[in-house]
Order: sequence, then structure tokens, then C-alpha cells
Amino acid sequence: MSREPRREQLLNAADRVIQREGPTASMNAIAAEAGITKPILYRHFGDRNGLIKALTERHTSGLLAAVRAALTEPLERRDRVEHVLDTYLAGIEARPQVYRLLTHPEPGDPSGAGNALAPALRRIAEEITRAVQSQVDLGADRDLLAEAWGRGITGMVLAAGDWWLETRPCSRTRMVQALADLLWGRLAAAADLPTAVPPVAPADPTGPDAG
Amino acid sequence: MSREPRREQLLNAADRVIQREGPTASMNAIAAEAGITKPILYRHFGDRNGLIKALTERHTSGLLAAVRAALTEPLERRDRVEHVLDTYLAGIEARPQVYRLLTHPEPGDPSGAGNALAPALRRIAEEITRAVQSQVDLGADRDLLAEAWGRGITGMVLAAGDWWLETRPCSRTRMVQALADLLWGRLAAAADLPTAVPPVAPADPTGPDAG
DNA sequence: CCGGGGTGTTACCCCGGGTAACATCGTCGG
DNA sequence: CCGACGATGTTACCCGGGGTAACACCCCGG
Repeated sequence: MSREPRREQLLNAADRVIQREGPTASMNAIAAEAGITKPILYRHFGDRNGLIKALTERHTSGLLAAVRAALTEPLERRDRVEHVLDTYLAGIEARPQVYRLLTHPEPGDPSGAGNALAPALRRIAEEITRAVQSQVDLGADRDLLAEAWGRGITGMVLAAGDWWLETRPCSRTRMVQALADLLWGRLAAAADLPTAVPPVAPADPTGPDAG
Repeated sequence: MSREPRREQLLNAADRVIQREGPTASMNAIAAEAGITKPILYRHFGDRNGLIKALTERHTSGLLAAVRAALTEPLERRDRVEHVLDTYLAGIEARPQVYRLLTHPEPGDPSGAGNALAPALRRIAEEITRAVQSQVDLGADRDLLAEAWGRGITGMVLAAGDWWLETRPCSRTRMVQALADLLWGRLAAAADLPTAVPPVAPADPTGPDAG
């Protein structure tokens, strides 16, 4: 029997374990779930990273395709942005554990690691960059701006989405609005609040240094 | 001799090692750098997390204080935002390894882990939230918006700053401008590019061939 | 019958976090 | 002076996880 079908089975098992235990699931646990032992996993995937990569590749494709589609939707720009945001949030909402796997960079990878954006997210960032470059007239700075914004927007949605998933402070729709408003310069446009604090010490209920 | 001074020495050693090897440095390595062995580290810090926490606390205080100061600078809002962005970028530029330690969540922490924002960054996010709440008139949604934006902006700067540090595509000043422009709604305000691509065909970096 | 490519196993190595048990030094109190 | 305590430090070990070596089975085509 060709190797592919088995690979799929093993990936399914890995998926189940990670769904259950999160991205820190051990190779032993995954092997056990598949009803086998470690060396087989290593035969198929080389090392843990290979397994994770194969696993993320599967899920990434879906989310990435959805985002890409949303990015080229023929809508007003604001609506299109909202659509993209909603697509991402809906994706992470649907399967949180998978989402964690995708967004959480593998710890054990010292190869120029430490990147804030995991591979899957980097690809989303690239999509955004491409979309901005091809859709928005930004003058001479277009390349720099598109790249910086691609990363920036992705990081923004990552962090905000993470918080939203954890605390669920509002509906998805409202969250989409909040983020789109930020991107739309509402922070810049809003009026100043009557400055209650001169230059020093605000009355701070929580206390600045919690020891 | 009281315990504090030794603690400081050990933290200094840990600092040196991490400066050299990055956040993945082992406890053995840190102990060796300090000229001692592991159990002493554990006596002082409980576990690796305790060590890391103590270490980050030191560095966080500096960056956090700088950001906090920048957030309350008596400037035009745009200038203040730029000042905050510049403060952060300058901070991570000065000591990249420390920055990685601060921004990279500890992998082995299963306690509600997986958060996109490491503790140090979460504190920065809180500062931003507080600043927005107290300075900007956002109407009824103020709390939700301030919280979401605090996280979002932090994540944006994290991801974009990360990319900037790695690839150095431009000066710090220019990067600050790019991010401030994004926050100022330049993405929303810019004109559409003549849509050269109907539904198919990938983006063309040499310029859209408008037919 | 043989051989190769798939399946699987047990047993092991290495390394890193974490701990137990033991030895030493200096200072304070009787 | 002596003992006790609290710090210093040590060696040696446990555990668990990634990763590998060596061996065994099973089936199919030549």
C-alpha cells in the first residue's frame, strides 16, 4: 500500500490528540492515539517539526484560502476589510486548538526562530501585503508600506483575536467593527477627552506596580 | 549574607547567557555561567519559569516605564503615538536577545498558555488601553474599543517590529511613520488602484498592466 | 523460494528540567 | 569554646520527551 493513506491516518490521529491536549502533545501521546509507537511517526515525518508542519499545512490551506478569497471580494474597501477580519475570527473560533497550533510558533526551532508570526500567519501576512500592493494606491512608498502593514495587520488581528477568543467580551461582529474602526483611523479622528490629569500621577485604582 | 545580592548576581549571569545564546539557554548553561550548579538556581527561583520571570521583570520595567512615559507626553496625538512607537522600536533595537526573551512566550507553560502576547507585552497593552480610555473620547464603546485596540496595537507593533528587526527594510523613523500612517487610516483613505485583475491572475510586482 | 517495501516492535541514547541527600563555611547565642 | 542555624555549595539521581538502532512480520511480484 502506498504511503500516503497511512500518512493521512497518522495525521488524523495527531489532529485528535492536539484537539484534545493542545500543541504540546508529545510524540508518544500521538503515537498512542494512532495505536502505534514512535518510530513509525518518525519514519513518516522525519521529526516532530515535520509532523507539525504537515499538520499545519492541512489546516492552513483552508484558512488561507478563505482569507485570500475574502481579500479579493468585489466590495467596498471597508466591507472587504471587515469580511477579511470576520473570516479570520470565524476560523479561529471554529477550532481553537487548531488555531493555537497554527498561531503558536514551535518553541524548539532555533533556526532564526523567535519570530512573532508563525509560518501560517506569515503566509496570511503575505496575502495582505499582496492585496494592498495590488489594490491600494500608496505612491512611492507602496512596497514598504504594504509589507509593514501586512505584518502589522496580521499581528494586530492575532493579538486582538487571541484576547477575544479568551475573554469573549463581545460578539464577533462587534469585534470586527472595533478592529476595522482602528484601521479606519478612528483613534486618530476621535476628540480629546478633557484632560483630567496634568503631567503627574493619575488616580490609579489598580496600582502601577503590583509586586 | 542576605539572599538578595546573590539573586542579583545569578540574574546577571543568566542575563549574560541569554544575551549570548537566546532564550533557549538551559539551566545548566546558566548555572555554569554563574560558576555554580543547578540546584542553587532552583533554590533561588523555584523553577525555570521563576528565573525567567525575575529576569523579564527587570527588563520589562525599563521598557514599560519608557512606554508609559511616552504615552503621557504632552504632545499632539499623532506625535505622541509616534513617540510611543519609536520608544518601543528603540527598545527592541537596543537589545534584541532581551527583546526576544520578553516577547516570546515561554513554551513550557501550560497555564492557560498559548497567548499571543507575553506577560511583558500584555502589560504594555494594558498601558495603551488605559491611555486610550483616559485620553480619547470614544463614546459608549470606550471600554471595549480601548481594550481591543490596546491588544491590537501591541500585536501590530510586535509583529511589524519583529519583521523590521530581522530585515531592516528602512530606518526606524520611517518605520514609525509607516505604522502611524496605518493607525491614522491611510489604508482607508488611499485611492483605489485601477483594477487590472478581473477575478483571476496574480499580482504583478512590476506594475498593473491596465490593458 | 527469495527479496524488497510496507507494517510494526523493544530497547536504547541524549538532554533538559527538577530533586534528594550530603558537605562546608561563617556567624550568632549560650 | 561549642553547637545550631542559615546560607553556600556539591554529586548523583529521577523523569519525561525527542530521536534512533536493530530486529521482526507480512505480503506481493519475479
